[in-house]
Amino acid sequence: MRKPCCDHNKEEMQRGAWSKQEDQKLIDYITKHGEGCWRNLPKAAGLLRCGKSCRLRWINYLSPNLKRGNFSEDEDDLIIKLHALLGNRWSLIAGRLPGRTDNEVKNYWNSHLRRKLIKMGIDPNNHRISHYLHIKRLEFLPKNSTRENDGVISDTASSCADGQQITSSLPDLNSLP
DNA sequence: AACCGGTACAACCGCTTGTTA
DNA sequence: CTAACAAGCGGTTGTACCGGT
Repeated sequence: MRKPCCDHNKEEMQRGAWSKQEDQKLIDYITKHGEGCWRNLPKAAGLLRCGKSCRLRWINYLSPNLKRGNFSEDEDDLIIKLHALLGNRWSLIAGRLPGRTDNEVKNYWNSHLRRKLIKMGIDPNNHRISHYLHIKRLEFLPKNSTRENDGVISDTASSCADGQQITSSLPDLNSLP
């Protein structure tokens, strides 16, 4: 059995929301010494947090490289495409979105994009047209129309919502921005 | 005004992976 | 080779906030 990464039994270990003072201590320390050795960082920075917690706070909230604010339509599209290709590999997806973190992308997916796809009749888990809509579309579309291969959505999801431009091939990952 | 359900997001937890001795 | 460790990742939870009743 492995040791826990940090000693949560220590009653002085701080948990929950970060205070402004804690944030400042973390920023000051990393500005001075840079990232790395998260395990020792809390002690060195004078924080009563575990290293994991410090890392998460820095990466997801305090890092100066973060682009805060709403996701653009382009980012929405890109996330949907990348999710179709990579699945729940949030860090990989976030790696292709400058200024966005895995946690941010994951939260955005779960609270916005999943719903958006469901509304459009697309199963967010496999990017296929939901059963009911799938049947409806098969009834509706001409037999020889170029459309989905096994229902997998590959191109921009918005176009799929209109029942148009459903293509059979997945986008080339290398061609993405 | 009070309650309730839904949403958004920060943070935690447990597991996996990569590295080193 | 393998055990131990640090870091990273993804799932999940907790909670503040908001709009509707």
